[in-house]
Amino acid sequence: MEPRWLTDDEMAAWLRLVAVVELLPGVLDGQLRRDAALTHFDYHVLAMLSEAPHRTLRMTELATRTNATLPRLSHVVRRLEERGLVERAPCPSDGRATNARLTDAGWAKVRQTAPGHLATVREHVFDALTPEQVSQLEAIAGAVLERLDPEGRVAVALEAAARRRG
Amino acid sequence: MEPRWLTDDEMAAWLRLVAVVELLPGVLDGQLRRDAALTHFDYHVLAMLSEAPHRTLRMTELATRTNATLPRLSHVVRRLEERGLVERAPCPSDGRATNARLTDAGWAKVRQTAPGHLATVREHVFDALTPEQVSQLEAIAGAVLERLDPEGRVAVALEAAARRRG
DNA sequence: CCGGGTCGCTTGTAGCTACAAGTGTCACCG
DNA sequence: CGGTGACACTTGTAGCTACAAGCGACCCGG
Repeated sequence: MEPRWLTDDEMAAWLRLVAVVELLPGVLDGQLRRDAALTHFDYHVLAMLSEAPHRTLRMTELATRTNATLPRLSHVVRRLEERGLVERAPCPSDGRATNARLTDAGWAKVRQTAPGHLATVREHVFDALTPEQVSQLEAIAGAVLERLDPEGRVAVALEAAARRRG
Repeated sequence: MEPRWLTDDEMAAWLRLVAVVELLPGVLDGQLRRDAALTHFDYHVLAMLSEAPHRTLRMTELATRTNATLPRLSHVVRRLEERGLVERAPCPSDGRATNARLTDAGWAKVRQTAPGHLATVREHVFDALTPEQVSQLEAIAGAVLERLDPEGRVAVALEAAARRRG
């Protein structure tokens, strides 16, 4: 069976997108590992907790906000807990659930780390784009995201977060 | 030091971009692993070889075309060689270099695998975008790529590939 | 109140990647 | 020529992720 091939425009866009998807995590990881001994995913976990009420979230909710599977999150949170950046406690209202909470040390870590991370994001992404391209990117990434995440778990979490910001 | 924070538009775009970067590799890997027992990176390696003259490339060139480090490529090519999909031979003109060549079995594998992979790419990316968004994506990804890859190795390789297609 | 089914999470293992170090080759310079 | 440095890989190891299995806790029908 012969597939419907990609047009030249699509192929050009695809090769560049693949390159970005391949290289961007390495750049983010590299800066954070050098400056804070954190993975980008570690940082994402700490950042989501830092924005939550009481700096606390259930594992499942934290997993959707970080686009992670539950096993992966469980391992990462265990390592962060061993470093004293996060605490885990059984949820009082549901014996199955676990609440993850950012400790004071974790909060300090986020505050220390954020400037350098933001600078990296600006340098490698937003400084390269016009304001118009930023809104195009939001639309494009949003559209793709709906296909990648059919149940819309991530999308829903993003909407909720946006509403909280007002 | 207080950083220049992201605007709401930038934050919205950033969260969606991060989600795509996090989820897209998993979707691509999943389909290819199920249907062909290949990583997306494996497939990328085979695909680049399949488009090269004599289906042969030097390891270094192959590494830049797949956005990989040389150690990573070396491990992957060794595994592909063990499966009979690729051959390695010392380069006659440069004793240091190694040429990787796609075997007939590897060529067959690519031809078998391409349709399903293309369908996945269409389904999760291009079917979600308008033609206008495709060209916007090319521009955006290209601009970001220049920042991620300062020496322009990838960019140069892409240009060369485009010229070969005419 | 009890049995099956789901949910929420953790644990164990296999596989891939990053980083650091090592090997052999080339190119240049005196 | 001999030496120095750069180049093109390869190999070994530590660390992270995916997948599969397992364990309580909850819920609901009978």
